Amino acid sequence: MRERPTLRSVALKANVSIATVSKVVNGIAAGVSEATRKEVEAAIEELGYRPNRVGRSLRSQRHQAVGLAIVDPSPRFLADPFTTNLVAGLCNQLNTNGFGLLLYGVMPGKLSESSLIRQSEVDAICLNPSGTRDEREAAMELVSGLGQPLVVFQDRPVQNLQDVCFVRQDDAGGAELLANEVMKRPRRRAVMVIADIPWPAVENRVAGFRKVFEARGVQLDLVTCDETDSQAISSGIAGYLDDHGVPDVIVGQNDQIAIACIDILTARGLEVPRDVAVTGYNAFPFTGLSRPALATVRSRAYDVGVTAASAILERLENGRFRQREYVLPLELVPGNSAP
Amino acid sequence: MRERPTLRSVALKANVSIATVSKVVNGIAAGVSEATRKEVEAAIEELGYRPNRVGRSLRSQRHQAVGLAIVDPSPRFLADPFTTNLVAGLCNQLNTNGFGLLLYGVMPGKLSESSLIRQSEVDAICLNPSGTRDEREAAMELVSGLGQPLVVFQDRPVQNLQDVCFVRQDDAGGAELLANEVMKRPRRRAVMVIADIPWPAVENRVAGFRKVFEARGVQLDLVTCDETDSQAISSGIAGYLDDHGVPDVIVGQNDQIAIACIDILTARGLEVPRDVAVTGYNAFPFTGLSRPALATVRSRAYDVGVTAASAILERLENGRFRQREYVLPLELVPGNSAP
DNA sequence: CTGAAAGCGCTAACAG
DNA sequence: CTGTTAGCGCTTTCAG
Repeated sequence: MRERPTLRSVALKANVSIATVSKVVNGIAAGVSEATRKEVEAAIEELGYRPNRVGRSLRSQRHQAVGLAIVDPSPRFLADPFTTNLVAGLCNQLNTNGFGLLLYGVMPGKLSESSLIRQSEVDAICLNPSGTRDEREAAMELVSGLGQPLVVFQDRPVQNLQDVCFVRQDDAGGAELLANEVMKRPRRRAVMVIADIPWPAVENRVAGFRKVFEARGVQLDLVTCDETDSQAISSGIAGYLDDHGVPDVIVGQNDQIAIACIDILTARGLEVPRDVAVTGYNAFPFTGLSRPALATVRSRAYDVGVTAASAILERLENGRFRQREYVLPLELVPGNSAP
Repeated sequence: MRERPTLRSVALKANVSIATVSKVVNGIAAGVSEATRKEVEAAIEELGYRPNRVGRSLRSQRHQAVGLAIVDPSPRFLADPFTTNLVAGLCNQLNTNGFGLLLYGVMPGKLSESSLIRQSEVDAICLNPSGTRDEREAAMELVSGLGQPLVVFQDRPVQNLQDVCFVRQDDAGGAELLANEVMKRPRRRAVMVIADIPWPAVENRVAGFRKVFEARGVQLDLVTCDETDSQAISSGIAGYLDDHGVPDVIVGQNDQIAIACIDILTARGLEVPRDVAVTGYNAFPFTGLSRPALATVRSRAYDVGVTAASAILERLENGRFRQREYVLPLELVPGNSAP
């Protein structure tokens, strides 16, 4: 294996100084004659020179990379399709603009030990927080204290932080859309089935449902369950049905949970939506699987990622975030599961 | 915002040389008295010093980071649950050992333009290739030519490459398990529904099915379709049914496709598995949704990621990969959709 | 138009 | 036990 060529080896080969090579590499037109440029380019080609990003970073203090910390109690932190699509959007938009994405999955409370935090080698950090609002704010403050631009996903803005941008889809608005859909028929009692981990987006959905249901005099109960497998969801909802009887509406925190709910209702001889209306949340391109088709909202996770990347790129360019907050509107996906 | 402290500022504060601080930071016991160590640690604490990874990298030529290139024609390259779980396993195992994961989604043929390739800042590269075998081999050679340790996912080994490790689940073996399950009843004709993008893992599955079916005198047809949405899958399989009639068995390239197949069969008044047996592939923790429950194999995607990370860590430690190939065995998930 | 040189933050060899 | 120093590869200023 030959040594990797450096500016110096190229300079040697082309009989010029490394400063000249640097100019050519960086496409700096001023101060290089066409003739030398050609020669240098030939040497670069011949040696197969590729610039060393580390040397460049050390000098320029820019790393062409963005860090993403996903705070999640599950080691399979990427299992959730929302996260998955967000990462894809972020990564694509970054890659397209010559930036890399440094991915970290971190357990709640372990953020300060993560090497993303302990050693900086990125131009900006993205944070996908989970936990209670207090825990999330603590995480935001920790990362913000690093003095790097920060993008926070899915959470509501915090006042006292500098150089931070909040990007999320309009989860409360999406919930209102679904609630209004459901309310096309008269209802008395609704149940929302949520995971036992507090997620900011879910808080917003609860708020959206509550707003509409309360205004229409509909009682809203919350049922919490472990969402890691459909078994746990089933027993969670089954417990509620046994204790409180059958409600008019079941809204799932997401599509997976809603499908599990439809399953157990069907198993008990109930018909959706005749006996119970069911709605999901966060439809993704590949989710036309349930019967009856789920009434849900189309997730903007991918766009959230793209928006964040664009905001970061722009921030790096101009020294500040243009907007402090981006809220992407959601769209109803009508289905046969409601109303 | 205060300047970020460096070795120098800590040294100044503690009235020692930067060499001494460096030793303390790196936990080098030899040559530092307990007293100075304490003083230095106090200075580090007070200044909030964190080592700069870039300076360290430049000097030590190690980056504590691994690159992952996912070659996929879809911009939503992370949509596939296999990829998702693989990334999670890889990322967790790497993070746990102080390594970062630099993620790149790249379009087929664009690999050489990717900045992961063009600028090295990682200690090893992982490649998740797609396309024809030729295209995949070209990609492997390209990356291998960088002179960095390389891990290739899901593909069969290539002979002439140095410092490469191949990690995959036993897709052919998994297909044989399913085929044998299906063959518990007599069959004449089977159809495999596959995506129009060639994936190495799918080639292996086809080979596994073919082996068993051929040995038992069962004809195996292939139907190709766009797998990006269930609509396209439905029309693909519908076309086959119209042209060739109903086969005894339909095997899907993955669970999503199999579920779409069950849908369309049911819609046509056919009963699974009475009229047609259906099998899937790559069950993930959250895939108990179809009725009848799908006969499939449990994917080892997460373990593939973990295995790769461990292999890389070991390679970086010892200078060479211990094994050239890791093939993780698959396990049947029996279901009611077959036999 | 071209080159010499300083220095980004760090490690490690070597000198004291 | 501690400090001095020479770079790692690069960008950029300043002189020629």
